[in-house]
Amino acid sequence: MSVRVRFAPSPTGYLHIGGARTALFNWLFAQHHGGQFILRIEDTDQKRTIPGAMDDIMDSLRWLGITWDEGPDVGGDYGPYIQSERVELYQKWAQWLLDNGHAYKCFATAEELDKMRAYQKANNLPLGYDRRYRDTPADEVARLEAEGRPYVIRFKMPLDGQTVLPDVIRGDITFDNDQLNDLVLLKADGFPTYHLANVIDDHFMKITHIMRADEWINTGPLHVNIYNAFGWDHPVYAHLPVVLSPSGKGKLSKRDQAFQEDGQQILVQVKEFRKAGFLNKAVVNFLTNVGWSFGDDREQFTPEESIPRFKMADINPAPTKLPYSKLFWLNSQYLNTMDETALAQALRPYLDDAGYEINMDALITIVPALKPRLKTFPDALEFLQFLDDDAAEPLTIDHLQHKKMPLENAKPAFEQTYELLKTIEPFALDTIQEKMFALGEQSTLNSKAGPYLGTLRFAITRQKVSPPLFESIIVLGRAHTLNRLEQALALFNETD
RNA sequence: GCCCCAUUCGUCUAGUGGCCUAGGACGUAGCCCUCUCAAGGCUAAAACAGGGGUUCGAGUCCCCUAUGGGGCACCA
Repeated sequence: MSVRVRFAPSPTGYLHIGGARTALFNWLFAQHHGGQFILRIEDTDQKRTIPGAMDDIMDSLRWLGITWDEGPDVGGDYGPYIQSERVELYQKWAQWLLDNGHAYKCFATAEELDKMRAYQKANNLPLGYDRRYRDTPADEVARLEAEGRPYVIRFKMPLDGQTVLPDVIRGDITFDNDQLNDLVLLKADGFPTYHLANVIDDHFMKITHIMRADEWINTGPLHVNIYNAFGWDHPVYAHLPVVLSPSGKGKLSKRDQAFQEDGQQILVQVKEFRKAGFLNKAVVNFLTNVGWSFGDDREQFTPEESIPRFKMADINPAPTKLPYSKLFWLNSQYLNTMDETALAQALRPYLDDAGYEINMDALITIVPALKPRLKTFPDALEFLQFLDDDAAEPLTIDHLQHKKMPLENAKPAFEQTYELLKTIEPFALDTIQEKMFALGEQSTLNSKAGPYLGTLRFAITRQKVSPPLFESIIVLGRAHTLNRLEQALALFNETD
């Protein structure tokens, strides 16, 4: 039998990084076995569904390269793949459970249940539905129904014994049935809860393995019992460790929008990672390393490389914080493998937004210098700040000399450099570099170009931190470079 | 309160009873390189939560405690 897995998000928010990890692991597992990966939308909570969430989920998955074989947009043999379009099916099977004594109608109102819970809390009693309608006689049920009282359908959990939830990652998990309660299967509005819809869909969609977040462990016994009631085999379960918030306590929530101690922003939604300038393959690599490891002490790899190695049982069961600093590192590694043109094109939109006008040739010239300095695309902006005259740091005579290039050497060096850059043809990286190095070696006491290049770099870029001198000159252009040099020459003259 | 899950350097992890003097990576620090900042190279500090067992031998198995997390919804 071929492996079939699913990712089943509810469209109550945009795709979350934790959800993406779950999707990714399912996808890797499916690829490993040459099976199918199904996308199913669980929109049974009408109130919480957000317009646009489903599109965002699909866009984000596609961006990550997680493709599905069956789903709402591509169809498949077991559709529809949106639960709100399958309501009749759930109702039919809820009725079957009712008819076969595995479920019952509960007429308790929301207020009534709130009161019950408040009482339980106040008296330190076990929390949860007290089964007040489980044994209501049939004629009484009929009477309440005839009155038009709204009701839900609840599952009749076994009252004693144990239920075992086998989990590939953690081994068998055993629950005492007297700890479990009768959860709702079908809500008063006729929509199913997760528990019912999930079991029915997984069964009819022939899902073989379920990999889901570990917050589902506690409802696992319910699901096992529902499968038993139907007389169906349940899929193989694997509960993935939760993703914790890096700063505070608790799990990383969709709303987490803070900064962690070191000042790095906590990105949560996939689209935020995208917008912040991360490469999809870096994000995928990063996520694959959280809760699973490649082995052989390797951190960097592609899905093609991890798929043959990906085994469900190797997943680490411990909860985890996302190591964001590794994402920055990985991103810079991947950035470094991009060719000049591709990187220049990727940078373009960020530069346009910031109002930097740089022609493509100049940009391609400086890209190799930028490359090792970037962790993400937007980092380029701070290295190109030298283009902006308003950002120029104040220039003093001290900036123009060096102990290996005192004033009497510096002044002629600057003057010659000015003449050189004014007349050099072509105004290109290699020619400028060659001439300036030669000039630099003649101008210093130690015959090394270093001191000369350093002082010029500051005089021309007017930034303590900038890209290397020659690339900066090219991007700045001849006129602008000469203009900056004139300011330096003026300082020399004032000092005379 | 009850139930369930987890616990190796700051963080992500390797480790499935002897190969562990606990390995790698990020981050941090230092050095080298160097026109600044990076990148790159080298080096360093840094962990088996605690206590009991089992065993010739325990990071690895069992129990207890502690801590963290999850659940106890007509949310998923």
